[in-house]
Amino acid sequence: MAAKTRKRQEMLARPGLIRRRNVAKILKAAETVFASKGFSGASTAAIARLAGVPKPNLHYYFRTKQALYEAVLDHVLGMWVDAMEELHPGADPADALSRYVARKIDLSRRLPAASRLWAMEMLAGAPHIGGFLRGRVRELVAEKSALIETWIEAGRIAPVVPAHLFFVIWAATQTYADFAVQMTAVLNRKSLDADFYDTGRDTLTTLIVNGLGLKR
Amino acid sequence: MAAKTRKRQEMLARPGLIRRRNVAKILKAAETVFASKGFSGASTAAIARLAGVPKPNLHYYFRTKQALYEAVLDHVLGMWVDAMEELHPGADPADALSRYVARKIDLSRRLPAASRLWAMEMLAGAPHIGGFLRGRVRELVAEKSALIETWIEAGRIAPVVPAHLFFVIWAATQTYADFAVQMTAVLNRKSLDADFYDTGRDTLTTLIVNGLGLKR
DNA sequence: GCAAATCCTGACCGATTGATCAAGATGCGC
DNA sequence: GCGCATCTTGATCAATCGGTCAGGATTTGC
Repeated sequence: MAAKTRKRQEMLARPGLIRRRNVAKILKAAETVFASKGFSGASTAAIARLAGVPKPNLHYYFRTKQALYEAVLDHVLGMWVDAMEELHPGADPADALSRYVARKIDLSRRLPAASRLWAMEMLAGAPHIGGFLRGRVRELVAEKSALIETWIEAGRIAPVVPAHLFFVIWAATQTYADFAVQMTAVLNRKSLDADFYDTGRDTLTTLIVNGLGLKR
Repeated sequence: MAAKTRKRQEMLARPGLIRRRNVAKILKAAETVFASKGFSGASTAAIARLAGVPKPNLHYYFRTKQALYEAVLDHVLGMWVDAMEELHPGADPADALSRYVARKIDLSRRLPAASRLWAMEMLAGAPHIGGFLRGRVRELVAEKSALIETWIEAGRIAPVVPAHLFFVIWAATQTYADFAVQMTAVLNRKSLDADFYDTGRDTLTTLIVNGLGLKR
C-alpha cells in the first residue's frame, strides 16, 4: 500500500534540497513584503525580486498569492500563540509576567516582520485569520484569563480584568517591532540596539509588576 | 494687485458648498480604505465607490492618489500631536498622565480609522511622514520628555526613561483602535461598547499610576 | 437671465496586476 | 549514462491599476 508515487500535492510537499531552499527564500521575502505593504498592496513581482527568483518560479512553488500569504501566516500565528505558554499554573505571577514580556519583546527584536504582519492583518480587519482568532486564540485567552483570576483570588496580584492586561502587554511589546520606525525617527538613532530593547523590557515590566502591586 | 482671478490651485481651495461636501465625503472614505489596505493596497476606485462618487470625480478634487493620501494624513497627524498637550508644566503628574491616556483612548474609540492609518504608515516604514517624525514629533517628544524628567527629579514620580513611557502609552491606547478586530473576536463580542473602553482606560491608568509609584 | 465658472461622467490610455503555459535546462534514481 | 522528475523562464493573458480628456450638465455671480 505504500505507493511509490503519491498524490501531486504531497509530492510538492516532499523534501528536496532545491525546493526547501527556494521555498525558504520566498517565504522570507514574502513575510517582509506582506508586512510592509499588506496583502493587497504586496505584488508577487516585488516578492520574487526580493527573494531573487523569477516571478513564474514563485508561482511554481506557490500557486497563488493567497496560498503564499497563508503559508507565511502559519509561521507567524504559531509563534504568537506559543509565547503565551510562559503563563502557566504553578509559576510565580511576577516571574511569569516578566518572562512573557521579555519573550514578546525578544520576538519584536529578532523577528519584527512577523509582528508587523500580524498587525497588518488586524488593520485589514483580519480577513484571513478570523477563524483562528475566534478559535485557538479565544480558547487560549480564556484559559490564561482563568489563570490570572486564580492569582487575583489568591491575593497574589491586584485585581485587574485579565483580557485588558493582555491587551496592554501585547500592544506594548509588539510596538517595539510595529513602530520601530517611529522610535528611530523620534530618538534620532540609526538603529535600535540590544540596550534599547532591554530598557523597553525593564520599563514595561516595572509598570506591570508595580502596577499589579507586586515587588520585584 | 488683489486680482479678481487667482491662481488655479488657490481657486480649487476656495469654499463652495458642493466642493466642501464632496471633499469631505471623499476624505472620509479615503481614510477608511487607506487605513485598512495601506497606500499601495488602496485603489482610487474603491475609495470613490465608498464615497459614492464616480472615479473621475474623485480625481477632479484630488489630482493624484498621493495628493489624496497626504490630505488625509494631515488631518491624522494633527490630532496625534494635539493629544500630547495634555502633558504640560504645572499639571499634576498623575492627573496629566490620566488625562492623556483617557484622551488617547477616546480618540481610539471615536476615530479608529485615524489611529489605524497612523499604524499603517509605520508598518510601511513611514515613507510619507519621515520628515514629520524627525521634525515636529521629535521636538514634541524632547519637550515632553524634559517635563517628565523634572517630575522625576522633583521626586513626584518614580524614575523612568520618558521615551519608553511614551511608547507604552501610545501602544496601549492606540491598540484599542488598531487591534479592535482582535478584541471583538477574542472576547466573542459583536461590538465594543463604552464600558469596554472605560475598563481599558482604567486598567492602563492604574498600571501607569501605580507603576510610577503614584497614588490615585 | 445670461455668461462664466464649476461640477460631472462615459470612454479611454498605458502600465502593472496575478497567473498561465510551453518548452527547455537541470538534478537524480537506478 | 539513461530516463524521468524537478526546476526554470520568456512570452503572454485578461483584469485592474492610476490617471486623462472631451464635452455636457449644473451652479453661481452679476
